[in-house]
Amino acid sequence: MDAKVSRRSVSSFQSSDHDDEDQMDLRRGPWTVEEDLTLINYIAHHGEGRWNSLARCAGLKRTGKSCRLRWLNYLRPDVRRGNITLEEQLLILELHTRWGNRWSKIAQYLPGRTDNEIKNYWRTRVQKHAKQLKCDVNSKQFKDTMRYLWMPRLVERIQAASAAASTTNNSGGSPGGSSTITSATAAATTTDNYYHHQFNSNYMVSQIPPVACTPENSSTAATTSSDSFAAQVSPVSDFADQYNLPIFKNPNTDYDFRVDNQVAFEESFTSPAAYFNYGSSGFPSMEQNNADDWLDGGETSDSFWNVENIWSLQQQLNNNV
DNA sequence: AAAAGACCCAACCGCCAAAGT
DNA sequence: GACTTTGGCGGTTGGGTCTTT
Repeated sequence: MDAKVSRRSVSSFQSSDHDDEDQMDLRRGPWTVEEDLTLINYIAHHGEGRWNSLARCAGLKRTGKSCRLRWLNYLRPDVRRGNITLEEQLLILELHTRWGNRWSKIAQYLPGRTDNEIKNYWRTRVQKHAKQLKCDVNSKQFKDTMRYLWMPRLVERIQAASAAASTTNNSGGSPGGSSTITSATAAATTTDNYYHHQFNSNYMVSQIPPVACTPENSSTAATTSSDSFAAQVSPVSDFADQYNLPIFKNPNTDYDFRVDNQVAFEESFTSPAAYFNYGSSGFPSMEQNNADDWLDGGETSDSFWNVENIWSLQQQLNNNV
C-alpha cells in the first residue's frame, strides 16, 4: 500500500463545503486502510453510485465526492498502476491533440488509467518539456513538435521495442528492422506480455472519430509538399490509422492488466533531442546525443534543443532541402 | 551526509450540468 | 419553472520522495 501521507492533516475536520454542521464531522486527507476496506466491502455488496448516501450508509466520515474519487482513482479493481507505456504515451499525445484537456474522454481510451493519472502525466511530463522548449504547451510550435517529431519517434521506438522482443522471443524470428511493422503487430509479437493480451482479446484498433483537418487542428507543417517530412508523417487525424494505432476500447470488459512487462518501456518518453538522430527519416544529421534519456537526465537536450532548432529544422524540411 | 530543489501524484476545490423534488 | 441534490470534470495544491549539489 502506498504509505504516502497527503498534504492535509488527517485529523483536520474542517469542512471543505461551506454548509452545515453535519459536515463538521467529515474526515479529509489521506485514506486509511480501514476506510479503504470499508468502502471496498460496501461497494462489493451494494454497488457504487449515490455516493453521498453510500458514504453515510457505509459509516464513512467522508463526502460522497471523496468516496467516489477514492474508488475511481484508486480502489477500483481495474485501476492500472505503474508507468505509462510508450503506446499509452502515444495515445495521450494523439488524443490530446484532438480533445485538449478532456482528460476523462482521453482516459476512456486508456483502460485502467484514470483521468487524474493522465492529467498528472500531462502536467508533470509533457508540460515540463514545453517549459524546457520555452514555449507554451498549447502553442502551435509545441503541438507541431509533438505531432511531427515526438509522436513519430514514439512509434519508431514502439516498433524497435517490439522488434527487439520478437528477436529475443522467437527462434526463427523475422529480421530486425522491418519498417512496416505496426505497433499492433509489434505488440502481438511479444507473446505473453500485456499488449499481446490487450490486442488479442479485448481491444480493437482505433475507432477514434475522425477529425476534420481545420485551420485549428492542422499546421503549417501539414501543408507542406508531398515530399516533405510532413508527408512522411501523416497529419494527426490520420495518425492512428497510419500506424495502426491501437485504441483501447471497452474498458468494462474483463481485462487482466499485467503490469510486470511494462518495465521494458518504463520512463522512456522520448526526448525532443532524439529527433536529431532521426536519420532514417531524412532529418539532417546532427550531433549524437543521448537522446532517449530525456527523462533520465539527458542534460544535453536542454542545451541545443529549442524552438529555434525545431523551426529551422522544419523550415529545411518544408523547403525540401 | 545534509540541504535544497525538483518531481510526483493523491486528494481537494470550484464549477457545471443533469436528475430529482 | 425554481430549487436542491448528485455526479462528473478540469484545475490546483502541497507533502512525500527522489535527485542533485
